[in-house]
Amino acid sequence: MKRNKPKYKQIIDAAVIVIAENGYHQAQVSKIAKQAGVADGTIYLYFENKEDILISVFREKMGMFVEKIQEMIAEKDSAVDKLFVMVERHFQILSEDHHLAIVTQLELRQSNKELRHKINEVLKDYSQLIDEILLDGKENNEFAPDLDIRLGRQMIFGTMDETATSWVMNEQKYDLVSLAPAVFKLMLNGCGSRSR
Amino acid sequence: MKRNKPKYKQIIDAAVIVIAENGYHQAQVSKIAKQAGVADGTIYLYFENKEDILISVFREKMGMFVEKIQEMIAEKDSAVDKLFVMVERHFQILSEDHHLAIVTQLELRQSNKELRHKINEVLKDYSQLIDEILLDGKENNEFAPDLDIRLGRQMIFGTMDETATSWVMNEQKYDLVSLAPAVFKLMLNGCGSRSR
Amino acid sequence: MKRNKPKYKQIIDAAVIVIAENGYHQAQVSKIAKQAGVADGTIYLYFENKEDILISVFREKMGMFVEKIQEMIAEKDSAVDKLFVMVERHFQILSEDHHLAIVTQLELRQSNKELRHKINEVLKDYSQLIDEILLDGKENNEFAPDLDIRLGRQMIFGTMDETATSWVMNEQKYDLVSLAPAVFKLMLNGCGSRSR
Amino acid sequence: MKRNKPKYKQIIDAAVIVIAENGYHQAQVSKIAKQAGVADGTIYLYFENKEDILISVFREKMGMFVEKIQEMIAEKDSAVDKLFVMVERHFQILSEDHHLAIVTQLELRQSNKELRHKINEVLKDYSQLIDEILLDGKENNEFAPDLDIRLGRQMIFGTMDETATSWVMNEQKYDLVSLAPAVFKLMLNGCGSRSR
DNA sequence: GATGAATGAGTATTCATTCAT
DNA sequence: GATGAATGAATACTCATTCAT
Repeated sequence: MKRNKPKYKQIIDAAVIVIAENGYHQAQVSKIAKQAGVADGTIYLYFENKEDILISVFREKMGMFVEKIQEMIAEKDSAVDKLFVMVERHFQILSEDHHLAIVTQLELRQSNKELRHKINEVLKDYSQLIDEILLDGKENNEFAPDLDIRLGRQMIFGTMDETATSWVMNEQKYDLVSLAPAVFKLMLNGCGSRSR
Repeated sequence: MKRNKPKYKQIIDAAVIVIAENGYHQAQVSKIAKQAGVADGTIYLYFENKEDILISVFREKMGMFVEKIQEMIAEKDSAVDKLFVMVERHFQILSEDHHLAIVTQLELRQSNKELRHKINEVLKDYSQLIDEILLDGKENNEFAPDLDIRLGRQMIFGTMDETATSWVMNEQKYDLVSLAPAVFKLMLNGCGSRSR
Repeated sequence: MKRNKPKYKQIIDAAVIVIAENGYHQAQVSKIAKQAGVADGTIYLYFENKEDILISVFREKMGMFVEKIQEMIAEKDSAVDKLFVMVERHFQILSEDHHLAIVTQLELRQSNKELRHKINEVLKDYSQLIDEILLDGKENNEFAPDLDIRLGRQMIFGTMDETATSWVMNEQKYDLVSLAPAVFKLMLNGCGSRSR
Repeated sequence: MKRNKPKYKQIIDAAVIVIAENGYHQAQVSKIAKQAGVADGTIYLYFENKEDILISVFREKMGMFVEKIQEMIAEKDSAVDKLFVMVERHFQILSEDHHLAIVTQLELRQSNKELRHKINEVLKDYSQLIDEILLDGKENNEFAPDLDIRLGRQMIFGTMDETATSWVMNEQKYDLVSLAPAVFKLMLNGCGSRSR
């Protein structure tokens, strides 16, 4: 299995650095190879083509993302606690790897539709995680009984994503993790109490 | 002023069609020129370069966006009503122009960081609109007194954007406008009532 | 019609020179462009791709070949005279353009099967010319009544081709045209008179 | 001597199969190694480089060619009989090995000038064989006394070669061997009796 | 103002060959 | 002898932009 060989991960990590530092469109294969300390041709022993490198970056890193968050969540009992942990971990992981934050929030979005569809496949695991929390919360009466799961997930994901992207576009000038409680509160209670 | 000449708008509209139908990376200047019924060189009498076309597409269309929404909002008194109208109009405008929806939600996101920063400039008008509603609502005690304006705006924008993008990626199969009330409710009340 | 524009012929002629002087596999598009005095991109305004250049070289030059020979033949009455003129002209045209001789006899043969099939299409005109002479000669009792047209054509073409190729591979050291009468005699009478 | 070791012949035979089935330009060393059941590197224990494989293919196979024909010819007394046997055997050997026919008539011709010169070296043995028959025939008054040996050889070889190549390009649809008598007759008597 | 022919910089990928094991 | 992972040079083609007419 190629994915377990050291050079596979070496190239993935090199790709994250090169994309973060040069931008998506200036991340030539030869630059990635140089950063990884291998020959250009070696790349193609581990990846089909350039797109395969990019989708693999996303798969590996986002996989780790979901995995880490799943572990943390498992320890919590209530859906509300799980949701908070998710937001906090999400922000924390991005905060801990500035390169990764740039790559996932800005650079990989420049990929074409085809690649974006593949990225969406990877994101489905994350979506499921959110959906499970929401379902859980509805059953426990932690969340509103008429909560639309899909819309709820889009609100949660959209809010986290927009918050993270703004933070990256502002050059990560402020502390993202410390925003977690307020963001969480918005997800739980919205802007105000008056309903329609 | 070039922006008022007929060929200017002609080229903008051609760009929207070409990008929607061919995708961002297959939207060559020559294709846009052909669609607009002008020669390649003519494009450069009205636009600095290709990026200028794209940013102009966004500016013109999003300008119209903000303008229309502003008009509708002005008629409403409460911040809550304004917010609802905003969400509904946002979804309605995208629903009414499928090409525009594809271009703004999917294709223009593939642009590079520099162009995205310029797009963000254009979006500032929209951000201000949201901020005004939120400030208004805080003063009127319609929204929570400790509401963080920036985060609130990111929640609102992120939720609308994610909802709209999902709809486009699902090939606009369902009715987006009818989701407005539920999305609005999420913004106002979140997923549930239990606070931390 | 692009084939009538001056740059079209300019590029064709440049290709012949570059291929003859550098060999088929060292005839890069950029070299042909430089030789033709145009930019690399200009090539693609007149030709689909590299293969299109090569097939066009063959089509244009071989077309001229067949045309010239047809003119000369038309003036002759007997099939035997026509055959002699054909051999002589064939050798003469190659002798007059050393570059062309190298390209058609050696370099273009290195092309892949697909291109070679297209080249064969071009050669069909030449085959027809030979077939007409042979049919003519059979009817006039100039040639053997049991002559197989296809085999006769292959003998004539194979002999001319092998003779010309040998001459090119020997660096055109001797006079090809002066071999025409002897080659012609071989075609007409073979090696000797004793039949089986 | 490496040529006598089993893997040497194993690789040669693998090369013929791979070239015939994939074409000259798709016959990578790694494919030949796989077909031969050895590692890529092993190839280089038996051959200098890829060109050496190809020239060896030609040398081995064409050597067998000349050898077989020489044996058959030795049994005949007259030059005319020898010539006929040569044509018939030539066609028969190609007919019996379709892969070899494709490789020698089509694929190996795509090699570059340098390799073709080396192939010509190999063909010299064949040329000598033909020359001996022709000289023999002139001395015995079987052939015309003014027969030019070189041209005669080119006519004979060119005719056989063109006939064989046409047969291969027509996907070996008809029986090549049965053409031998008519081809032979053309070599001996040409198209007709009228001389110049 | 309008045209469109011409420009030329920039890059993913293949595959013969090597050499440490 | 045998292996096969690693190497790295080499090249066709696109398309935003210009400028002579």
